[in-house]
Amino acid sequence: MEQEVEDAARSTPRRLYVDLRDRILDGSLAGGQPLRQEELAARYGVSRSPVREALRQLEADGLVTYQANRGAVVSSVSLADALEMLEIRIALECRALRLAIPLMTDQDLAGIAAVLDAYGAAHDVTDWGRLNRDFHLALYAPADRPRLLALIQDNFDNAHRFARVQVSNATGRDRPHREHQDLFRACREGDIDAAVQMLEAHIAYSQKALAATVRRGPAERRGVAGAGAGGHGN
Amino acid sequence: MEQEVEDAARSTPRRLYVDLRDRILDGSLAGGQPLRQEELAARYGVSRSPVREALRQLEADGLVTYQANRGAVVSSVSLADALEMLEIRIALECRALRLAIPLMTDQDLAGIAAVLDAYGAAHDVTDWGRLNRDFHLALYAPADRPRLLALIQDNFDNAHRFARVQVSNATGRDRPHREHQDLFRACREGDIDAAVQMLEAHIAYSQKALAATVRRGPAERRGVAGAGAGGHGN
DNA sequence: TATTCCCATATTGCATCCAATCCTGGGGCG
DNA sequence: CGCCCCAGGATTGGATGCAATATGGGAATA
Repeated sequence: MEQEVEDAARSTPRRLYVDLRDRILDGSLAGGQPLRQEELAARYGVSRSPVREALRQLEADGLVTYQANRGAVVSSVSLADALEMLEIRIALECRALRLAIPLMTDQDLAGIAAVLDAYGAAHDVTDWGRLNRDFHLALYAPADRPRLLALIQDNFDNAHRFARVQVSNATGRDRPHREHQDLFRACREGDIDAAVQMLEAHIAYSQKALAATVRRGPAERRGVAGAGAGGHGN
Repeated sequence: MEQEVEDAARSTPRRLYVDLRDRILDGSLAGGQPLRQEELAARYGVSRSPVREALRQLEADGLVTYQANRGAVVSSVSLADALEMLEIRIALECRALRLAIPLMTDQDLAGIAAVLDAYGAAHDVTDWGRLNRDFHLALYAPADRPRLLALIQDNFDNAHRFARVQVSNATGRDRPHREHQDLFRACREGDIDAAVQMLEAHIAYSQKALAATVRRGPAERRGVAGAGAGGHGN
């Protein structure tokens, strides 16, 4: 999970795992879609054995659901799941930010500011998504807690499987940009409590926006993460 | 992860996965120990294919580390890892508690009280560990956030791979018991902020106790989780 | 005696193969 | 006309076999 570039070249199951995971997270593979072993094996030019190992890893990540004798299906993300993952974002990221702020160097702050500027200059909605991710991860990186950061990253990507497009459309770019700038200022001034407060409100707002968006027009969401009508995913 | 009883019977890889995971978490399989595919296959009376799938799942959980062409070894947990997992406990469990308290019914409170009483009556150190786990999980269960609770459970078990014996020995039973009782009272009275504060202090104390114990006598810890001297685990 | 090279062995990685289970469609029966 | 059943294909689950890589120990050499 940490060193994808090297790992991708390492073993076949790893390569398949990384590729499939990315395709699930970016929505290329929608929730509910069955993953046929033979088909994947053919696509990657390997046999079914490494495919099965990759699928098991995806299952452990909760990105794929196994049904007995019926193979693997891309797991669906319900609205409740997405809201809960944002809840988890609050838990993990607020703590990480609290740990990070006292350790931020000038270099760290400059890096964060650069991401912020790029965000302000970006026009494409996919750039917003990427830069939003970069901004948040850059905030927490100074904490130097590899496990916590890995958890944050996994949960962030998973949360945004469902929420990316909707939230971006619902809230636009300006409000998060303002909030990011405020957050950055609080970090720079070392005001931990204020920064954590802002971050919580920032994520909580996207929870509300997501709930509101889905309630208004839930049709779209099925396309993104498959949104299981009944059971909530994995 | 949720329904182990049914899952254990379901598929062979699942059965192996659950069993191996339990053996790693309870320390039967120490960190650094290589897991030979052939040997595991023989032990469980199956071929290497399902063994490999189970190992891949354990790898995704971070309980096992793969080395290219050298197979899987039980991942080691350094002191820094253990402290970080306690940090993650603070993040996840404080949030879960905050969500749970407003939703606690009289029945929930009665259940928590029962665990607390059992803790007070227990004499064995392994009972303390189990009841400590039960107490904490019972606190968060009313939040009714399945993903959050699953994360908490996984992280809790992983954290205690390293810390269980040491912390129990270092802090004894009385102090955590008192803290649990205080925490319970705050929950019953609906004092969210106080309860969360206490929980954070409770876990932070075990961080300090763990660090102190290891610094005093680090010899023992190698036996529990294998404690990699150099690189920190997965 | 220390060191390096090399080969035998152990082990993994992956492909292939067979058995078991699931799904689909068509014919038989009520 | 509708329902049930079952046969054939599709798909998964697991075992086996073979090639590739790592490991360990002994012989040859400096």
